[in-house]
Amino acid sequence: MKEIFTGAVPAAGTGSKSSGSAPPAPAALAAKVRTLAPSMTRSMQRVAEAVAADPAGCSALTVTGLAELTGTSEATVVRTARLLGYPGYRDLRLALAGLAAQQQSGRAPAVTADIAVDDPIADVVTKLAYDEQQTLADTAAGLDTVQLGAAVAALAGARRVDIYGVGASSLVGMDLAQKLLRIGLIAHAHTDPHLAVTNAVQLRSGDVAVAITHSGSTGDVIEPLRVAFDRGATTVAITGRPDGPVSQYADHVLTTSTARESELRPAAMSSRTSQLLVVDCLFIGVAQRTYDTAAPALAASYEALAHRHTPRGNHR
Amino acid sequence: MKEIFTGAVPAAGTGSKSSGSAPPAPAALAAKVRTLAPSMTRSMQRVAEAVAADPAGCSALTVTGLAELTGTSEATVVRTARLLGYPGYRDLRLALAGLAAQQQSGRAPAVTADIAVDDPIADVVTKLAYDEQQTLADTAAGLDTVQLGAAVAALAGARRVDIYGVGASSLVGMDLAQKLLRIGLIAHAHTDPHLAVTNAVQLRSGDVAVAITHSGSTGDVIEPLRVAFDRGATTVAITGRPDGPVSQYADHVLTTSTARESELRPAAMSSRTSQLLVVDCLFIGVAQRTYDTAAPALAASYEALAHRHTPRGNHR
DNA sequence: CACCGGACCGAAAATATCTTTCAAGAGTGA
DNA sequence: TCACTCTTGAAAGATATTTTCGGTCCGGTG
Repeated sequence: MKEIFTGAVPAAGTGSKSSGSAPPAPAALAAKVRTLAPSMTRSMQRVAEAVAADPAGCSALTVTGLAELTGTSEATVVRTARLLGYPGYRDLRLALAGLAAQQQSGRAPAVTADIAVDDPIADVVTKLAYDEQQTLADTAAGLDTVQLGAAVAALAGARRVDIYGVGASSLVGMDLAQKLLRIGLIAHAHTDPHLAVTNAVQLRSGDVAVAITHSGSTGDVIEPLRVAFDRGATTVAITGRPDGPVSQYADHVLTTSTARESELRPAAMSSRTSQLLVVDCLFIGVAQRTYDTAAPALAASYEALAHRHTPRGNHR
Repeated sequence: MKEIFTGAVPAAGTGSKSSGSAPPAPAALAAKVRTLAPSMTRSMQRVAEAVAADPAGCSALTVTGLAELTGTSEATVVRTARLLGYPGYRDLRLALAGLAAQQQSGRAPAVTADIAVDDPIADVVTKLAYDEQQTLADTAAGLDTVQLGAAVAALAGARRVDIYGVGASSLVGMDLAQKLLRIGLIAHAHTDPHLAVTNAVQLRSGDVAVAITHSGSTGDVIEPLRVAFDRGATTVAITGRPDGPVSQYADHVLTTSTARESELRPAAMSSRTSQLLVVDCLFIGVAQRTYDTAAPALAASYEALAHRHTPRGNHR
């Protein structure tokens, strides 16, 4: 931690660098809480919830105070702080103070009402759009750019890319495959678990396997990834549960945000939004790295598609 | 009864700020330093100066660290903190962190630049997330809720739903089909233009056909929609070009936003985001209308999926 | 010129706070 | 039901902060 502050640093992005492992989070704390909440124990969730609900209030409390407030122990508070990416409670508290100050000076972000059965359609649109925006922000804030960079590097140099995803995630997998194909990579999205395993056996070093699972514990997706991993391929996991079983066989883990779900808004919806953002980032990253071949390929595919539009008898 | 004015007084007690002369400073710390500087001793001035010059850096230091940095002692640092109006160094440090966060957030909200080939990966994430958020906002703002409501009503009462989409839009179509199936509707997404037309012939009044095309002029999608339209089915178009040919055969047109595209960010990316939001709105709308059957169906599908996950991992 | 008094300062003790360890308890799967 | 792992809080152990206390440096004074 010998960060030198030269005073006039020209705004590095939105300030948030890769969180997750190395540096503590700046202000994307609420996002981190939401993302990590599922992998927390009950007591830790209570602490995280209190912290997310009232950063200002909590920043005024000592470890003991917060422990009492949440009805837990100091140890649990410290554990939670660690999980959130800080070295200890002291640093969490500091971040909390920062967050509180930001909120104070900033605006009121609260529109967090759930969608109800009797909401008029206009409200549904508003809330849904807001939720998805929130999901995007959370995902971007929680994405580990180091892992992302590594995954991009692997993909860019891959001889062949296999993608596994079932259920809602299968669409995301297909999206990724489509995109990669467009810039000249050899990519294939598998939705059939058996065929996926069958194909995974063919992989070897220099190939890349990508598993997409929100829960992080979808057996049908883990199995082919494990095979690919064993075969020496570089493996990537896109999951909302970085602590889940899938990570066991993943060289690089990309975390998607886990938004709260409600009865009418299944988790699948926000997980898809989150996953797609990650996929887009991968795509752009690879396109950057292989620009010389990607750019012409993109242009060519655009050109080819033009013929499919409007020339038919249909007027206009 | 105008004599007594008991009500308005904000009961004493709770609001006590203690702190002899000044409550803790919010953000006007630099000013406070300058004001109080003359009344400080040399050592204290050094501390105050360091604090004012680099709040962020100092907030990362312990009392000992700051003492060393300024070439003074812990006691002096504490004394300075007191003079600045805080109970002790701990609180000064907290305020410092808040100040730093404020300064940080104050700068560079603009992310309007396009993604460039040499952008670092962290910037890509930020820009992409921002762009997609923008797309969502645009879509939500531009969506005609009347049309949406009509489309929802049609879907909710449909005997059968056929969905047409090719290319990137095919994934959106599949997403919609998946969702509708989950709540008990009979929906099918067609990606093969020939089969789509073949099936469209079967449609009749009471059925719904949905065409998804960003350009609004994709022949392969328009053709089946036209057939469905002629057969008397209710037709819905999800398109970025409401003035395009596809609208001719659509009873209800849902407009997606047309974001600017750049070389590295094909239009397909934002159109997909936009389309998915519309699809989600449709889904929620239908789920609301058919709540009695949709809710149990959603719960049941969730239940059924739980078995596909490996039992490992911690419980919630 | 030596002495005195007061303000200023820092080393170290005293205290508060944070962190780690460890064993008991709760929940789970066989 | 039993064995097992994961979770949890109490208390010991480490750090950080605050207080105490004595030394030093002036400026004034006899």
